[in-house]
Amino acid sequence: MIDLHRVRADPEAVKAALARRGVPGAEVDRVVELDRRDRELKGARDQVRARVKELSREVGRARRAGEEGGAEQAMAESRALGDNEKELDAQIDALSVELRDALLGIPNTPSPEAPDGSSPEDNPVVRWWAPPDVRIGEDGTPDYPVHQQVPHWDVGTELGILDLERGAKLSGSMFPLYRGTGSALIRALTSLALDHHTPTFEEIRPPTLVRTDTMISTGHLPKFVDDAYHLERDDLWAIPTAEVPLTSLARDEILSEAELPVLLTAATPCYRREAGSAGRDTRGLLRVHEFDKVEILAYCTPAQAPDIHADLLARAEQLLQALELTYRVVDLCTGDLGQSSARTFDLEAYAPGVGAWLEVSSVSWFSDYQARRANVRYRPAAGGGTAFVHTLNGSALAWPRVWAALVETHRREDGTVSVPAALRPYLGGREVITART
RNA sequence: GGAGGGAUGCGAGAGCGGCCGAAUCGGACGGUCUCGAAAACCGUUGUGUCCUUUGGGCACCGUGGGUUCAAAUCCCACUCCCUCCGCCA
Repeated sequence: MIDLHRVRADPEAVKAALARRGVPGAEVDRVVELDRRDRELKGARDQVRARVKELSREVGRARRAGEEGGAEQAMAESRALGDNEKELDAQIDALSVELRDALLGIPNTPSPEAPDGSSPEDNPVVRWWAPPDVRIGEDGTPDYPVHQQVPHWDVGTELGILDLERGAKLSGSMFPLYRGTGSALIRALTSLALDHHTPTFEEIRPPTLVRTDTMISTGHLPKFVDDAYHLERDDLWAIPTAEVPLTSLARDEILSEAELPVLLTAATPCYRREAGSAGRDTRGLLRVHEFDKVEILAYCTPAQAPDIHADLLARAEQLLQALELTYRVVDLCTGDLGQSSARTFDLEAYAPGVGAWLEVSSVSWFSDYQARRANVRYRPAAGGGTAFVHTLNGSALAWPRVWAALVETHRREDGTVSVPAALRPYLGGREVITART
């Protein structure tokens, strides 16, 4: 949620910042106007309440003094004010809802460094990385030999480590079932990532079914209702990302500056209905309803945020490098930025089998936008009242697409898949994945 | 699933419907004393919001409603926590 004081103080600056992401200035004007009326009404209501309280105290005083007449008079006057107050309250309630909705509809202002643009095509690639033996061509496409240009659904089926048909039988399409070493691979990737992040980041195993409140405080509801799985009987939601429980961890709390930054990591399953993206890039593991992901997240001061953003990005990159995957870093332009984000870098791993760059991580800085909504504050050491923390998070990493890129990239001419050295300790020393393993 | 108890400030914990944004103790911070420390003593110590801001108003005692001139206090509903029984990975 955007800072109302900031909108009030300098609406033109907010409009200019939001114009970069295509938000019409009229929405800001509407908030300014609603806020003006809201304050006006509340001022009037507070004056009435002050008078009622004054009269009530007078009733008590008069009673104690035995002045029944005075008490009766004060009570009568106060009663008369009651209707007035109720009327004002009703107006304020309606207006507050309108104001809050208008405010929630306004996205975060982009960081000045975020590149301008209106669609994903405008996202600049800030860098490429490839293992030493991989060449990236003139057009930005990595050059892989033919035996690596086999899609992971074929590699997986040949080796018996991926069984999409059985997954679909159990739960429908886009619910993958891994088997044998394919299954162990997910577990190995999770262990590799958690070992990389801990103990710098505290490992959390949060609940993956959460209350409506929790989903609302991170902004996943009501906007993305259709994308979330809901268990009606218990009114619980399956988390679409560990960002939801981790961001809510400090909800309504006031942290001391000394304990910042708070660095957290969690490996959880994630559930997404993917309504609206049906049929698009859904082959194999490209888009699935249930997947495992390791998330890294931070609460910090505004001053700490830039370094932490860089660190989160570096951590995701280090994992891709350890897995010897070719990837590129994309700086999301203002038009492609998520609603809450001020700056986001996407990491895209190259999958030679499907011949595409797959988004495997998204590392975002939310400034105080999320913290305001979730009400996570800190007490600055310098004093002067509480302030909202900055939140940042990133996937490091989401496994299905990594799994896909991995088995395609490391496929050998004989159809088996070699295991990157970094992963071997987590697979019992195994160096190669062969059929029936 | 059944029965009972509870929710108040940083913590513990009091609070006949009015003088309660809240006693008391503890913690933390500042000061006095001291060579220094401890002890003792004194003081400060919630959040948010609005205004015509050396000041003033309003809201918040788990959440939401209600009663009343007036609610932490009374009534209703809900949530969470604890204890016991049942069931159970």
